[in-house]
Parts: sequence; C-alpha cells; structure tokens
Amino acid sequence: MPRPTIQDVAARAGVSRALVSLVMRGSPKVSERRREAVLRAADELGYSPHLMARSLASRTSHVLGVMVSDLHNPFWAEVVDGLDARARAAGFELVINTGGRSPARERQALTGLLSFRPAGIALLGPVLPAAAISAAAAHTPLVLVSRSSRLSTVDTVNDDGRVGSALAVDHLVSLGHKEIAHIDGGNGSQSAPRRTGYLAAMRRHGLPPRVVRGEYTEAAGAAAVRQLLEPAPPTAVLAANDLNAVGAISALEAAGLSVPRDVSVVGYDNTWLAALRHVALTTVDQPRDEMGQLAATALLQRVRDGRADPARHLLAPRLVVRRTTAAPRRR
Amino acid sequence: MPRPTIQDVAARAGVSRALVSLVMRGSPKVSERRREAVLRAADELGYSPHLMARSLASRTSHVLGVMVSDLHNPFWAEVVDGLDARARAAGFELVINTGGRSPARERQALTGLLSFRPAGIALLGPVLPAAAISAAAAHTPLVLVSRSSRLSTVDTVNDDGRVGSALAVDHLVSLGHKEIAHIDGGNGSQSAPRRTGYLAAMRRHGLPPRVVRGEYTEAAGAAAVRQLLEPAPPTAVLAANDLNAVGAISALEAAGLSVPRDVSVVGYDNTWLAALRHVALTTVDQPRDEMGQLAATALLQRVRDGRADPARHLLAPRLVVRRTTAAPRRR
DNA sequence: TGAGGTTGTTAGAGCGCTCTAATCGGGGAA
DNA sequence: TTCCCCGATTAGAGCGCTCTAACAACCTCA
Repeated sequence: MPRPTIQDVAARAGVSRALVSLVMRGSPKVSERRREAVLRAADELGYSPHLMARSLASRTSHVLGVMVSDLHNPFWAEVVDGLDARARAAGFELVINTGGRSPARERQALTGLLSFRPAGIALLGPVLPAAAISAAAAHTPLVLVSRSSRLSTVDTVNDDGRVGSALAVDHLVSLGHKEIAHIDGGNGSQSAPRRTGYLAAMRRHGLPPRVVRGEYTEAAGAAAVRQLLEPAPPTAVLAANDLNAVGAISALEAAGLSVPRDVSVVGYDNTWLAALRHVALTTVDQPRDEMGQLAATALLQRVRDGRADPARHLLAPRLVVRRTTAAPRRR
Repeated sequence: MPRPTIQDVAARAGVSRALVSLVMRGSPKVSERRREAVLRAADELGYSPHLMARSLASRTSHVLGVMVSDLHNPFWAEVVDGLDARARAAGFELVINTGGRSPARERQALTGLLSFRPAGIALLGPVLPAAAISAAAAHTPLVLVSRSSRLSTVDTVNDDGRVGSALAVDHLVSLGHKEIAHIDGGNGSQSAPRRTGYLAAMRRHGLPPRVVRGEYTEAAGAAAVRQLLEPAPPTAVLAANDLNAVGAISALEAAGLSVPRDVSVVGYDNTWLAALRHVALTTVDQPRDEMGQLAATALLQRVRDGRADPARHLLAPRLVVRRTTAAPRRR
C-alpha cells in the first residue's frame, strides 16, 4: 500500500493541499481550528512529508550528506555525534554513507550522496584524490574533516597533526626515550602532517627517526610492530591512531614485550577505546564532538548565510597521559 | 550555480528529454549516434541524474534506509558492512541514520528515513516501542536486526539469545562457578531473551540467579559491577555485550579484583574489541556480517520478488573462549 | 500497392510537494 | 449601508524526472 500524500491528508481534513503544506511547515498564518484538523488527519493516516518532493518543489535542500571513511573507527562515531546534533538543531536531515577506506568505494559513496542533491556534504577522513573532491565542490558546498585542501570552495576542520605528534614525541623524550618509532597512517587522511610533526620533533631532539608504513586500523598496527621487532624494537612507538596503537600493543605483548615496561606506546584521537581502564592508552586528544559541530556549522554558514570564503579550522591537540608510557628500561 | 538538469542535456544534444532519460537508464532502443551525442553533452555539463526526481517520477525507490541504534558500538559497524555489500550489489543506495539508543531520537531518525521514501528500512537494534515499528511497517518493508517482532509485515534477523546465554552459563558452570551474575541490557534490544536464557540455564543447574539492570554501554557495565560488589561479588559475570563487559572488567579491576582470577567475565557479540589481545574477552559470537547480508536480502526479496510472508532468521550463536574466564578461586 | 511490423523518437501528463498570486470572508471605519 | 483591509485559504503552475501512447519513417510480405 502506498504511503499517504499531502493530497490524502487534505481530503481527510477537508482543506486544500496548500493549507496542509503550510501546517506541515509550521506556518503561523493558519487558524488553530484548521491546524488541529490537519494534524489529526496526518496523524491518523501516518503521514510524513516526502522530503525529496519538498526539496524538488522548493528548490532547496534540507539534507546534509556525510561520508564516513571508516565506520569501524570509534573516532568517527564521535565526530558524527557533533555533526548530527548541529544538523538536527538546524532542521537538517543527515544522510550517512561509508567509503570503507577505499578510494573507489569512496567515489561511489560520494556519487551516492550527490544524487540526493544535499545542501552540503561532509567528508570525514576521505582518501579520495583531490580531483574528485574539487569536481564535487563545483556544485555542492563541501567540508573536509581530517583532511586539508587549498580549494577556496572547500571548508576544512583539522587538528594540528604536526603539533600533536610533537606533543607525543616531547612527552616520550622527557621520559628518557631515545628510540622512538612512528607507525604512520599510510594513505590515510592526515597521516602526512602527523609524520612531518614526528620527523621535525625527532630532528629537534637530535634523535634518529624511524617510520614504518601503516594504516588507520588495528591490523596495520600489529603488522607494523612485527616489522619493528627487527633488528631490535624501539623503546617507544607513536602509533597512527588509537586503533592502530591497540593493535600495536597486542603485537608487542604477543612478542613477549610488556607495555609500558619494555615499550611505551602513544595513540592518537583519544577515543573511548583509549580511555578503557585496561587499555589506558596515552594518546593525543582531538576534540571530536567539536570537530563535528564545526563541520556542520561550516556547511550551514555556506548554505544559509551565503559565506563564500573558505573556513579553515585548525584545532589544538592535547596530550592525555595514561598508563602505556613510562621511562624506558635500562638496557 | 545550479546543477544541470535533463533539460539542459537534451537542449545541448538537440534531442528530447525522454531520449536523454532513455540514454541515462541504458536503454537498448537508442541509436548509437544519439546515444553518443547525449553522453557527450552530459559529460560536458557534468550532469548526473537527480535520484529523487527519478524515484518520484518512476514511483520506485532505489534507497534502503538503515537506522543504527548506536554508532559507537562496533557491533553495528560490522552489520552495516554486510548490509552495504548486498545493497550496493543490487544497485541500492544506503541512507544511514542513528538513533543514539534513545526512543525519542530513534523516532526522529525513523521519520527522517521515511521521508526519503526508501524501498525498505533496516532497524539495527531499535529500542522503539512496538507501536512505532508497526506504524512504519504499514507503509514500508521493514527488517529488524537484534529485535524480534510478531508482525507479519516485518522480517527479523536475530541470533538466539536464549541459546547464547545458556552457552555462556554452561561454560562457567563447567569451570566450577556457582555464583554467576548477569548484567542485562535493560531496555536494549534482545536483552529479554538473553536474560531469559540466563535464568533458565541457572535454574537448570540449580543455581540462584542474580540479575542487575544494565545497558549496552561501557559505563553501564561499570555501574552494574559497583552494584554487584555488595554484599559480595559473584565469581562470574555474564555481561550484556562486549562493550558492557569491558566496562565491567574496568570496574572490577578498579575494585581490586582481578579478571579472571577473582571474577570471570563473559561478553556478547564477539566484536573486534573482544578479540584484542589485552582484552581477550570470552564472549558469545554473533555472525555480524552475515546478519547484515540477511537483513539486506530480506528487504530486497520483499521489494523485488514481492515476498509477503515474514522472514524469521534465527542464527545459532557460538561461544568463543578467551582469557577472561577461568575456574573460580577457592574462597 | 497497401496492410502490418519494427525501430527510434517525442509530446504530455503526472509523481508529491511548494510558491505565487488570487480569492474569500469577516470586521471596523466612514 | 458601503468600502476597505487584513488575515486565512486556495487554485494552478512548476521542480526534474519517467512513463504511456502516439507518431514518423522505414521495411517486409502477400
């Protein structure tokens, strides 16, 4: 059975389609009597407006698209919370999608979002080529989270990865570490600035850097550690993110090394995973909820307020010391 | 600048709107000459069809809605993977939404999904009242994951929570436990059958049950443990799910109890969280990816094949023994 | 030669809604 | 009473697309 339309509600309430439309949009210029009749009819029929017919007719969109690069990473769930809250408050519907950390799937996901003709799109940690991003930006306001861009039509929300890595390295150095390795995020978004920050900090302390290629996953953290064991493990590891760190810790313990007694580990993100008591991961905090809110706000400003110049939010990361870092053991 | 429409493409290619429509849908009954002209024009303009205008006109939908009760729980990410794969393969676009484990927000989320007029909706672990579900089911094919329903218009995909709990209790009893408490999932989906299974198993073994109310979160696991400490902690705990178990373990350790030496803990779901080496949670496995695929398939069968009788998938859970369970200590 | 098929193309209506402009029905002022 | 005004209501067009039915143009066959 087909869903009831505005026409059905109008017929039942004994009014015109236009009046039902006004009631549904909360117009003040409707008499109390009619409003009640319409609402009752709508309720009885189980009517809810057809969002897409609405946006087609009104030539506006009340949809924001969100592409999440990895639904498995709790980090994004927390960013989405912030986005969702803001979008909801502004009367926008969120359409979420996932790109599975693969450029090809992300491209599909982006095309999918565009086909809804959303008012704006947030790309959370995209690994898409820049060309795909600028093509999409030609027709729709775009905000990137955890990825930078120089396009003037694209807003960005990032934490300062260089600073975050430096905080972590400085902390480890202050504990006495000299052999500090970095598992990077590979092609993942924001892995470059974090790596750069690590390299710069190591140079500043006069220490030899050691980088292994990784990915923002637990499995990649474990794999990277297996590489790091030869010829000799470092005394500290700066992981690509929390997920990666947890995988690294698992692999270290599997190799008979204890954390933090033998090896210190620092994560990145400060998700709930890091806060778990028996993970207790020292990590670099990103204000996840705030980042989501800023992303939503950036889109809303373009859509509602007509802002045209790009917003560039660069947030200050913060080190959270827990129990996976300690002074290195005397060798 | 507004996105180009089918009209723009038609004008540029010197053909009618209908012909462009045919080309866009890959109709075989278009001459090669025209097809090329249309595709060229579309490409030059950067045209892609307006999905919603299309579904409005064709009275069909190629969208599946997905309401995820909790984006923070990795369990759902894995179910979504399965759903996504199947939906994508069938040419359906996924619209994901989150309900934040609150009936009120879930209701909003469901309304949001319905406003896209999707071909079907999957509710993942909904805590909505049954009335809201049957109201939605009146107009749209619905599949519930981790929640049962007797509505003939609603498909369900569940693991057998009674069996899962029994597996866990039997395991603990075989290790020698007699004081086995259960933290339940409160109002969460599937908490009732798991509780029932626990109670039945305890009765079968002639053991006194002990249930504390919980929720499917880490915080609730910790809170429940604090309750369980008085007057004396049990020797084993069957938690509501993995997240809950991890919170419970944290709280036990905070109270100076060691897991599994002093207290054994069993989770539920077998997410990657449980598999982490230094969590190593004994847990009940649910085939998450398969559940997602079954959910998608159920919807597709209703939509494409016109199946009308309800699909009731009840999957067999499996116990995965790791390192959070052991024989109880002699008191 | 003309009836009947085929193939490729198009006009026009209509999907569920919003928007504009017009209309209706009371008051209140003159 | 008449006129005007103002708030409440509605008819009708149109958003971007698909679908139906019709229509040319050409072919085939008796």
